[in-house]
Amino acid sequence: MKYDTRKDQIIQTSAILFQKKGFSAVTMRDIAKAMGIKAASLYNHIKSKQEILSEIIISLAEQFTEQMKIIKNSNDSSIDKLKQIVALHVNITSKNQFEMSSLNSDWMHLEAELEYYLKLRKNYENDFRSIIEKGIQDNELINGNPEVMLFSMLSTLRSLYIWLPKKEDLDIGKFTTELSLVLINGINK
Amino acid sequence: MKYDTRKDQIIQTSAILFQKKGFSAVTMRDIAKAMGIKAASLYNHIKSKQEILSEIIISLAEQFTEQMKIIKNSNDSSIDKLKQIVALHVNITSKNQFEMSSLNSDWMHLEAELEYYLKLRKNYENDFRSIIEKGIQDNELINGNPEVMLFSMLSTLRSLYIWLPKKEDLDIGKFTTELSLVLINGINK
DNA sequence: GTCTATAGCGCGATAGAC
DNA sequence: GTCTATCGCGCTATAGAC
Repeated sequence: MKYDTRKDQIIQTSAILFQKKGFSAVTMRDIAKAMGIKAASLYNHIKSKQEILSEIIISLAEQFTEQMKIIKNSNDSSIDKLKQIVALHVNITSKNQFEMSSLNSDWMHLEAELEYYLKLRKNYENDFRSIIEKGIQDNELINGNPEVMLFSMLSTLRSLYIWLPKKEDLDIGKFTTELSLVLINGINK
Repeated sequence: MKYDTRKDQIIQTSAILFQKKGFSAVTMRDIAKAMGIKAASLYNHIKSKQEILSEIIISLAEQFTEQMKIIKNSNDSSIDKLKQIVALHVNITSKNQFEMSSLNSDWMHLEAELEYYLKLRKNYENDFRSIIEKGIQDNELINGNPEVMLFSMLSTLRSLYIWLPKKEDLDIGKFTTELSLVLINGINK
């Protein structure tokens, strides 16, 4: 069996469909059809369409939060911490390609967990910003606008799910190094 | 009057709602309510919900295509061309904040114009890639992976619509310069 | 050009047989 | 655990009065 549980299969199948059309445009009948069963049968394993979305998003958001905490509390240089953040995004994205689309594009359709998600995201961005600001203070980074630096890095990292799947047989380690180089040192000779 | 035509008002009102919840989750009743009329009245000005989406997306995609053509055909250095692409994105995004969300997130809901949109996007990316490759050849850019460079820059530029609105009283010119600096020269001291 | 009314359909979810 | 049948509702879009 490819999946641990039927619920697991529902979530992973849904994630694939959500990436293609977005949460709102995917129906329970679509999900069921992709699994070869009827829509009513889904409700023996999940209690609502909302629950599927929550499971996808909250699980990922918590993984990012947890790993960021470790990076933040290490004694590495700011540059090294930024490289670890790049690696974190590449790793989670390569293992959760479809789910990352919901995290980025469907979070506004959360209901009960919306506030919790927004809190996790805010904390993540604040930690990221602190690392950049410390890097500027310590003269590791240029004395530029930290908001622009944060925006630029985070936008690229959040878009990874769109690009990673296009590179078949990708060497994850090599890609991480190349991306860190471009994001940190730029492209100018 | 704030809008040239009623149709114009429908399109701009829709764009605001589409950014908040996505095309599929916005109903004709939502759009009408935001304008203070009934849903049925919308159909005197547009022929379908689809038409609203097409008007938003195709118009923007054609603006990018047209401007890229001018940049591509100029005699400037590759670095200067890249700076002009950054300025192009900042300019169009600052003038079409809400519409940019549909261009980035709702294009898959296009029907008749989907192929045309995909063609325009493909051409745009190819032109962008060519400028980067020429920059590497001419020794203006580092001898890195052009796909990674393209991915990094384009991801950031495509996400501008999320970040620009957060900066009230933004000096567009200054922001463009700062962003070009970060994207081209990196953040490393 | 906007309205009321409604056609026709698809949605999420439930009931209950097997 | 899956099925058939169906409820109640909201959707896009149209008809036709004013």
